[in-house]
Amino acid sequence: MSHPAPDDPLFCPTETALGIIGGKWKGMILWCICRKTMRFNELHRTIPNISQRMLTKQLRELEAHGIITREVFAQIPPRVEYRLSAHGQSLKPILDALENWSRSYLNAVAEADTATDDT
Amino acid sequence: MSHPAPDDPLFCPTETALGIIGGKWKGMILWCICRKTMRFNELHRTIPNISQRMLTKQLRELEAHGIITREVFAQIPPRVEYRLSAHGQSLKPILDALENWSRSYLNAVAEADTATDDT
DNA sequence: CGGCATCCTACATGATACTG
DNA sequence: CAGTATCATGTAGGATGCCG
Repeated sequence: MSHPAPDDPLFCPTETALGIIGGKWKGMILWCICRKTMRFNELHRTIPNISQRMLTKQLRELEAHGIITREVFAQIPPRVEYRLSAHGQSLKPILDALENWSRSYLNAVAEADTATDDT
Repeated sequence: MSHPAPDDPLFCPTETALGIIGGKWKGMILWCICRKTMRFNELHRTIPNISQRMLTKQLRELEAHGIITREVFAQIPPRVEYRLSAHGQSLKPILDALENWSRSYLNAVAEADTATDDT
């Protein structure tokens, strides 16, 4: 296996989590999926600027980390649904916290901008 | 200004936070700084594989986002101290949550590895 | 000590075309 | 519909050298 060693004095657990949820599109994908089960094209439409390639890649990474599950329905046309796994559910509080923090951060920045806006 | 528009229907606040703390070394840097004020070389020594260039760059980004403060002492030899800003302090609960989540995640993975270890 | 400027490479990402 | 394969490219990041 190739997981970090928790007994390493320099081991930083924060890195582990950020490595899993910190990909370029992961925040957006999780933000979608943690609200409702979604199909591939549904995600593709909801996240306009993502390429099929990147969407696939990031979904596979999240799946490999056990954060989301991928359910394939053997039918024509094909249907694949993505949802948060049990372990992924444990991320929800963190995702919510990130969202709340961002909002207050953006508010603070907006106020700072207004304060220095000397037009 | 160039901040995201919170009124955009596709605006995802999670991205904002991850964009700020999600850099390659940011987790590690914040993990260090949120514990104690640190000097540049102290960080450089604590995070062995980071280059000076990257450390500087990431510190400047965190500073630009108002997460950390940079205090320069005009003396020979120079002395520069980095610490969490007031706004950065509000990140601590999130950093702690990320850390706790990582630990339980790694535990779960370790157990899964043991369970499938058929040697 | 705490940087910055330059150069260079590797990987992440994007665009496009094709498929079961 | 939900991908894969291939090619092109931008940028993040590393190595090195110089400076106040």
